[in-house]
Amino acid sequence: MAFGKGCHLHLIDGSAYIFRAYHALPPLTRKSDGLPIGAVSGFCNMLQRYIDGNSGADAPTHVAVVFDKGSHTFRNELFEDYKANREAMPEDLRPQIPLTRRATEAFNIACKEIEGYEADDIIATLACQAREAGGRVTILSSDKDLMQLVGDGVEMLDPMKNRRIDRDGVVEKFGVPPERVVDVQALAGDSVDNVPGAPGIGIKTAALLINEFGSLEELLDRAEEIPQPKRRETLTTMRAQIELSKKLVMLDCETPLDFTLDDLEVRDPDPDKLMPFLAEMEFRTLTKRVAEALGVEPPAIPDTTPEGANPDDSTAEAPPIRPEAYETVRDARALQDWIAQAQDRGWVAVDTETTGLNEMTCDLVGISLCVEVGRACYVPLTHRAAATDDLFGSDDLADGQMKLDEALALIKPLLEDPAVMKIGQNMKYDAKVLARYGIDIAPIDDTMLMSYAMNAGLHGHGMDTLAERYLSHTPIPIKDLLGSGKAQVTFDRVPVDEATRYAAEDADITLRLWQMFKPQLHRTQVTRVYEGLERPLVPVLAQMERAGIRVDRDALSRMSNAFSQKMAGLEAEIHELAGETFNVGSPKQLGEILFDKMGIEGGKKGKTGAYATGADVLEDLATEHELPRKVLDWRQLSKLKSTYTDALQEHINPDTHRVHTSYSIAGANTGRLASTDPNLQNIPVRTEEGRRIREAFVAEPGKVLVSLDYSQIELRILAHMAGIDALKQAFREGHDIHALTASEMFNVPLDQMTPDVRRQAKAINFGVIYGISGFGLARNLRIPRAEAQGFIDRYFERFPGIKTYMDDTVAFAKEHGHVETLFGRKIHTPEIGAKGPRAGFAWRAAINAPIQGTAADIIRRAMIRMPDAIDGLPAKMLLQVHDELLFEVETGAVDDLIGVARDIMEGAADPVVKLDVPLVVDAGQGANWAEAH
DNA sequence: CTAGAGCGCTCG
DNA sequence: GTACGAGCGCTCTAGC
Repeated sequence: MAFGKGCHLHLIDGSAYIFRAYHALPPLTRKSDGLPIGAVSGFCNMLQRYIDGNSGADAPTHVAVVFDKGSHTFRNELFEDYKANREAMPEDLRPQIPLTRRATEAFNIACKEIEGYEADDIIATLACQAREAGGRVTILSSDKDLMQLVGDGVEMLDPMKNRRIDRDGVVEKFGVPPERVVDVQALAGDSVDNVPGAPGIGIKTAALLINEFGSLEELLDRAEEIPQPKRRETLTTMRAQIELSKKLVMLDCETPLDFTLDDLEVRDPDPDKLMPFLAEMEFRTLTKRVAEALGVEPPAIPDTTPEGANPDDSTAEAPPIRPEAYETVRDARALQDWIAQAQDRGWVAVDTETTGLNEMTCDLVGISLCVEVGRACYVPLTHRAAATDDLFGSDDLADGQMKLDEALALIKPLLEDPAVMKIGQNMKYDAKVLARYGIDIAPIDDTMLMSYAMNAGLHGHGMDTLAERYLSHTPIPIKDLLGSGKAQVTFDRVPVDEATRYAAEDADITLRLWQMFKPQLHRTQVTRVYEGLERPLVPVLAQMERAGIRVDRDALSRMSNAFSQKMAGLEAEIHELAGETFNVGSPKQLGEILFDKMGIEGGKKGKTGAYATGADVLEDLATEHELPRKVLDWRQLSKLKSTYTDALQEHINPDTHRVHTSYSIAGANTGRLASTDPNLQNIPVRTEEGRRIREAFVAEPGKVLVSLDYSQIELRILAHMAGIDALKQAFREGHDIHALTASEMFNVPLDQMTPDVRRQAKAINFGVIYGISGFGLARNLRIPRAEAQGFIDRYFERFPGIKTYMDDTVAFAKEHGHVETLFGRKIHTPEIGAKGPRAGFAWRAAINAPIQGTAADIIRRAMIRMPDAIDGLPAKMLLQVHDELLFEVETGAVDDLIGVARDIMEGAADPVVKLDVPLVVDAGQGANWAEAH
């Protein structure tokens, strides 16, 4: 049948299907020879389901599966960096690509690709042709780039969510009709495809502008009319870039095709082609199912594995997420039933709901459980009754909830059952809350940490990000339940029905992510990192955070007052010098005073048009003028007061009288921890004034604080990793490494070393760890750039292994898309192929990451072993500051603690990595942190 | 009033 | 246009 009126064309985005299948499935291999076939299996299942689901009245008359071909397209001619951010195709996916083409042919569906064109362009061209011929088109894809084609008989169908997208759907997504989608995309850009767009303008703003002006061209022509100065400037100065972006996002409806619509007519599957292919792939279940559907005898597939226990192509698609289907558990019988199911299976996803984000002060409101994808429940415990009048909520508990004690008594054995894996997202939070209710949750798995182990550096690991990315699902936003700002309520004020949908959905999503991630851990070879460096840290950190550290509130308060007085004095002097009053805390106002009013030369404006007034700038000006020095002094006091003496007091827990930080395990890309609420990893130490803050961190009476820190750990790791014999030997012999470097570089004998020469060498040593550049070193040492470059050249000459290490590391990152620590932690470097200034950033980050990351791994290992090691001692581990561990210990046990903890720390690399340099740990003790450090 | 960007400063 | 990795308080702006 020739294509024309009454015909219905289906266009399937094959490349998207493949990636979807690959990421959704465990790394299946063909039993007979180990060929990876996970993606092919998923792809075939999708095709089979597609055929099954499209036999009714609205069946297509024509269909094609369309693929990308070649990585270089006409868009790269327009813009070299188009899609430059894309990660390389995984090794085990590459061989599956041609197999998916064969699969499509085997199903007797037209399979189309054109060298140098993206699937989207072929789809666009076919859709245009079909529309002109008077037919209807359905595009099966969830790619938003294709939305520009919608309208006039062209629809999209998101096969994952089974959702149709018509004109209205496009307006909902982009805020503009399909024909204006390219305009919005041109402005908003696309970080995934590396389309630049207009900086600072997202989809929302873009849609606003386009709707106001009618079209992109009109907008650019009349950009002067935009009231917001920043936007106006962006649109005027970035015009070329925006126009280029439009060319990049606009799909090409003129792709030269070597076939016609008529060639795409739907054909029945040919058993003689299809059955042999499925059998060759060794898809047992699918072969049987297809044979049944076609009414033929399934071919025999030899079973080459004796156990036959591995799943083959059992790739049942997960049921959709349906929050209305979750159950609210209101009595013991129902709860016992869920507990029994969890025990039968041996695992359960758990999530706790509380009245706040602070695990030390919030109250438990409810618990959700999920035992099977799509089947989850919520156990409300302390929800409040609905408000009785307009103003106040009731403090009474709502009806229809189990008693807290009763529910906890039932659920505690499950959460502590060593035979049942408890699965959560950010389990440290739940573990800390539950610990306050006497429940020691174990064993655990954590989807956030799985994601972090596999994909650090690639994307975020919060649940919303993961659900979006791996399940194509947007979870119910918490704001929908709690509101925001002043009107925000706590979770116990949320009606139980709503709470059930939200809370149980979280558990359901967590379970889905876990099932997806578990096999991927092996595939990406980070199981040892996850099981050895991430997961075991959860209970250790939970314990440290719950312990907290005592802080002397009165001391902070006194300091705060003293700082206030000094600041007031300085402020008056500053205003006097300036000849007017202004806000000293405003860099903008300060810049105008210095460079406009007072007319000081050399003011440099940054990208926002404001003068730079950072400490380095003011430091330079201070030699000529009086005011900058006073501002510097004022800023130091301001910082100490606001961030430390004042904010810290707010963090003292009223019950424990201690400060409890929270460590994020998946915060820093390199494997370092990050401390928040408050950050106790940046308490001042470098200046005398600042150290007084540290004096306020004290031990309980009868106890002392003990600090142990690694000496020069990153330089030692660099010496080992880069294999620098001279440095390794110096560390083995306990020499002053900076002095030795200086001696080597400047030919100064060690006994004639001056502090200044040593200081320069020290800066170079640090620079190397950070991925040195002439510019950076010059700025740090305040010397001319050429001189700094001379130092670097000499350094590389003297230690050629360093240069080799740096080059090799960058090359590794370019080849693999990530770098690794000595313990196998992967840190992804998606920007490594970037061009322009971003390249420098990416290179330096790649050079630094293995060093910083290995140091982070080492102290993690020490921390994980520490609780058992100090078990018999009256000591607690309180804080970690990257290379330092702080303990609180009874006075009589200090020496024992130092002995034990030092052994653990110095031996923390063993036995996995044999370092060529010793790890050395320095120890100190005192009544407060300043003394101990 | 609130959210977010940018600046500046603290630490390892 | 630049040293690597973090968090947080303040000011300022845009938008509800």
